[in-house]
Amino acid sequence: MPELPEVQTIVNDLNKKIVGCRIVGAWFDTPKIIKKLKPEEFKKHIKGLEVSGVKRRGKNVLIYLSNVSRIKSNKSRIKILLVHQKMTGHLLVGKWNARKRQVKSLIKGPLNEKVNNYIHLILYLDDGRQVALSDLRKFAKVMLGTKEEIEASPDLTRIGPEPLDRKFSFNDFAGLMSSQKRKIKQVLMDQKVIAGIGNIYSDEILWQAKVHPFKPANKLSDRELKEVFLAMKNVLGKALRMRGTSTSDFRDTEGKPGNYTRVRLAYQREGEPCGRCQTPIKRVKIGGRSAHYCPKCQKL
DNA sequence: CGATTCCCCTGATAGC
DNA sequence: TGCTATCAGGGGAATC
Repeated sequence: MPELPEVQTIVNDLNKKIVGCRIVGAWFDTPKIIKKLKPEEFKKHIKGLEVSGVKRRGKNVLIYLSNVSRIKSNKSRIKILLVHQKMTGHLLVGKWNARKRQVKSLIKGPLNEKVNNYIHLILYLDDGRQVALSDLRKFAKVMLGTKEEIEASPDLTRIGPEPLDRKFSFNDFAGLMSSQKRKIKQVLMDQKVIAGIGNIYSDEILWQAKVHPFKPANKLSDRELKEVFLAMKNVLGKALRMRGTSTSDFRDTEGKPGNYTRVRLAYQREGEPCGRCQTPIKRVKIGGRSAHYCPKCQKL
């Protein structure tokens, strides 16, 4: 499931690969993925737009598009295509043959993995390449609108600060935690509190900080808060440098998995020895999600 | 306000 | 072998 490091990896790749490209058409087979606009309108509106840059906010990919046509308009010339990959979404850059609607068996070479066999949306670029959204569970969503519309949408306005933003200080973090009675694991995963952290990195951060996932956020000691804050910066930074985690089926725009998978110390390591004390990692349910932690190192 | 449950979707896995 | 039940999980909605 793509979280901050995975989404940022996608964004970095897209910035290297598709900036300056013009979208000449679109294809889709799952209309429900397209929000706000009717799918046919989406097709019409996105055609002819040129990619000017790609950014990330929380777990959202923001593809900035500009209208390069000479037709003048009072409306904003800058549009944004917001993509949320949810759990199994992938943004891939390559070439497929969707006209034959045989997208489930056309991927060859380095993309020859089943994870790429569920393409539901394709943006055709003017150089022959395509940006494809594959998504096994069809939970992903894309939303096209003007820069103003998208920036004002709840997807971007109702989420908390960026954990890797240097302006996001320890005092900011401690302030947010002090007003939260919920379990620290749930608070870290709550996009409205902090943006971009999900199940993988909340487990990794709390393991690193030696804090029990069930501890109420406002009950953390000052020392624990500092540990969590530091771990948050360190874990996310390292995972980003390693191009993300692929315990599930995350893939970059080439279809390649991330490298953090092999250095993770808590997430989906149930029964395996803790990296500090060798105690088997435990797995427990919390709010419908699973938490992994060391019962010896991470005390309540 | 917070906690819980359901829903969306489909491959993997366990049980029979 | 093959069928069926269960589960995972981001996020939003509904309910308690």
